[in-house]
Amino acid sequence: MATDQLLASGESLNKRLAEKGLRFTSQRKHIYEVLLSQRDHPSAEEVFTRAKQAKPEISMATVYNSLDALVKCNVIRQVNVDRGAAMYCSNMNEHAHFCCDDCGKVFDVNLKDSPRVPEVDLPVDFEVRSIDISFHGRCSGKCEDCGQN
Amino acid sequence: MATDQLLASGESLNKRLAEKGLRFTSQRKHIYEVLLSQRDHPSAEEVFTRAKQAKPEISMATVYNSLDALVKCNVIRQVNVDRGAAMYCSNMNEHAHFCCDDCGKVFDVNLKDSPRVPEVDLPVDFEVRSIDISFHGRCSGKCEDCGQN
DNA sequence: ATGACTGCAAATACTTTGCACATGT
DNA sequence: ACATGTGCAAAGTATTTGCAGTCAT
Repeated sequence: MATDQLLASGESLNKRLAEKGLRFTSQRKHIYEVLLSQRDHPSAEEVFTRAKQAKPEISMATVYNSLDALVKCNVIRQVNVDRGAAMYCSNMNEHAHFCCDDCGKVFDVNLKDSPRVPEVDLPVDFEVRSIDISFHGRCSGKCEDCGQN
Repeated sequence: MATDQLLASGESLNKRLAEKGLRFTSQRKHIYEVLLSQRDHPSAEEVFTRAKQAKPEISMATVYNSLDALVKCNVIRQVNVDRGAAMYCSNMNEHAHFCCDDCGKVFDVNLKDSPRVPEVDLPVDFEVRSIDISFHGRCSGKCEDCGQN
């Protein structure tokens, strides 16, 4: 990842954390960079593994804490597609997820324009903060693990 | 729950399981009835607790196995809103979920007509089997745990 | 008859917590 | 200065697995 991009996102991150009363620490910055540098959908464990490469002292508790902080200040999203580990996504553009039930991979998918996000009947006093849309199915053809072509 | 409803759903369940090559067992029937009889969003643990009331011998492994079987044959849905336990939903009408981040409760919410389910750009060879839509936010006012009115 | 399912107990996976020390504001 | 965050280790949840026996087909 380019340095200017790193710095830019670092500065922005600082502000975003501050807005929620959260502190800007080297661990949070590092974990954010780890997520930006490989834009897939790693579990906390996987983030831990990647983060340790540059920061071997980092602990799992800090990974969870940092992920929660990043989710809270809206720079990453938590993705829950199944039982088992939550995944984290640094793509903050409006998008949905497609989870292949055969190989377990999660793909970002773009919503077609028109009414992109579905409208729902909610009691007036419910406050919506975020919407998660996930598809389940098979990705076969795109994915070597799903075999058959 | 009325007996005829039980019997009807039992028969239908048998067929649904068979279609997927799964067997109709008293445990699966019982767990399905447990889910139908209280239409909230229990975790596997909670299903276990409820199932034991009438079938004290039932085991946790069977609960998980049965829930998976019921999900596979499309008579219930698995709901993943967070880290922590998955929840199970016996409402198979098209609907979304609203999860209150403050009290943790999950509500069924109806999609407004028009294009109810969002369209996405998927590779042609992806096969969609199901769509999960969940909202996060606060339910305050509807919920004693969320206080303040 | 046979493979799928069950119950049990043990193992694993995932996440949270308590505490002493360090660091951001 | 002081609250918030970190690292470590231990505890707590959630889920899966192996195996011997049982049941549905």
